[in-house]
Amino acid sequence: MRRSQLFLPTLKETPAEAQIVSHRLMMRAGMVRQTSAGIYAWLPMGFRVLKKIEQIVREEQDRSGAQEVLMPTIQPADLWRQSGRYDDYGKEMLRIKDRHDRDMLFGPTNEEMITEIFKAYVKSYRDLPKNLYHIQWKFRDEVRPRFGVMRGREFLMKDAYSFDLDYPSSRHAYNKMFVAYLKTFARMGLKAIPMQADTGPIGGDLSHEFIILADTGESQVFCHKDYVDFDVSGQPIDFDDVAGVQKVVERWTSLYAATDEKHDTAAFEKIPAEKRVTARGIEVGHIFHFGTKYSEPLGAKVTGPNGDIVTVLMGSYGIGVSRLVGGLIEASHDEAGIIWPEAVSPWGVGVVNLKVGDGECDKVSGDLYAKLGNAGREPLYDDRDERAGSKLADMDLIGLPWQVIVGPRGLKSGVVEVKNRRTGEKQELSPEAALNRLTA
RNA sequence: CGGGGCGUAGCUCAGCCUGGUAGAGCGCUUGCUUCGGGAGCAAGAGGCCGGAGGUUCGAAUCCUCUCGCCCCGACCA
Repeated sequence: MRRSQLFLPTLKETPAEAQIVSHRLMMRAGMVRQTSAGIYAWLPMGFRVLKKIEQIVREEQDRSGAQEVLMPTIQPADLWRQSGRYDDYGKEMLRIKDRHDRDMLFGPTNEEMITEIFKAYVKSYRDLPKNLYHIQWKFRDEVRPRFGVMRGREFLMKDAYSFDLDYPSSRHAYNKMFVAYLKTFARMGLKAIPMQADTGPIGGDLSHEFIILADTGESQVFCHKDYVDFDVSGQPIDFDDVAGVQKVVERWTSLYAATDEKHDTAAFEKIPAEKRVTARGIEVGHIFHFGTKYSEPLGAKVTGPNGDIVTVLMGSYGIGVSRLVGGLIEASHDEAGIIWPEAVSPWGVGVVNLKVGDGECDKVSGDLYAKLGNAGREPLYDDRDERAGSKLADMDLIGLPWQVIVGPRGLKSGVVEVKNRRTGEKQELSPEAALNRLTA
């Protein structure tokens, strides 16, 4: 993409309403535009990041055996009357009426709907287990939206729903999601720690929140320091290996980790003082096992192996996709701007032509841009006729992991500069060597 | 939903107390100079001062009502 063509309205000054760093940087980098309190339009750069995150989530869900569907944003109220949540959910649920005066709502979640779909088709234990997910916009009419996209009213969420015949199988479904989440967040370059959590209005007997540590996190969290060094990224996992998956879960639940609501001071103090971590955290995922809470009232039953009728056991598993955009920035930025982890960066490499109009600069920049593109590096080429300083500052602000800086001074001695955004480290290389460095 | 604050140019804000025909910086347009970390000079464009009532000869400014947004708290993916 050529910067001169791109709709990327960056700002030198920070809009007044943005308080926390991720919100400020998202506004300055021209990623989103607020249209009402807690509701945002996604501009090209923001949208690209959102899609990258969404795709990682999708791939890891698929890998764990879940299947993607797409349910509507608007739901009929009757469905929610059956589960009893139409009245329970309160004012957070946006209620609307259609032209026939029928009660509808903008879905805050989809347990009722997925259960209704499931029960319409699945009648036999032979069709179990199943895990269905979708990635869809939700609406919760928060009293006080804040922190930009991290706590909006409209938000993009991945929610998965598992259906099983008995507890061991249902527990395995929960464990699979647990492990898939660890891998999902690790791929994005995030350290997400599973913590015991409150089940809230969703209900259930087993639940973990996946929390990333960041100074501006919404809630106080407490955990054992060793979690910070745990790693899942390396080895592949066989999701059909029940014991193996269980082992990973056990490892990640062996030490103390809890959010404020579930915090047990006595247990925490048993940890050696130097291993206690008290920090702020951002919830980016939440998994629940809730048994028959929805399958019972909505009548999701199958015929078991002995001919008996069994109410299926369910779990639900959420990831805040749009929230992650803010969360990633909270976890990775500096004074100059955003620092995207490679996997979610809107473009892979920024090519900065410091002197547009100079024959040699134009030629080398254009050539690097074309070759990086052919190599699948998704380059962003700043070919605007702007001052060098403003282009460099802009490139730092939008945070692409790599920059190639092409200027007349370097070209005199046949070199361009390759800069790592995170470390700030710069290397002077010939254009060919730079290309190799960035496509290796 | 309680408490507080703010709505003036695309953005950051001044002007309001003490009413008198709308300001600055950044950004934008044009020209010249500059050109490796958010340039300089010059000339421009751009605002029913959130909206509605009221007071007044006259309202961005005073009064009333409304709408929107932000912050703290309670609540939440």
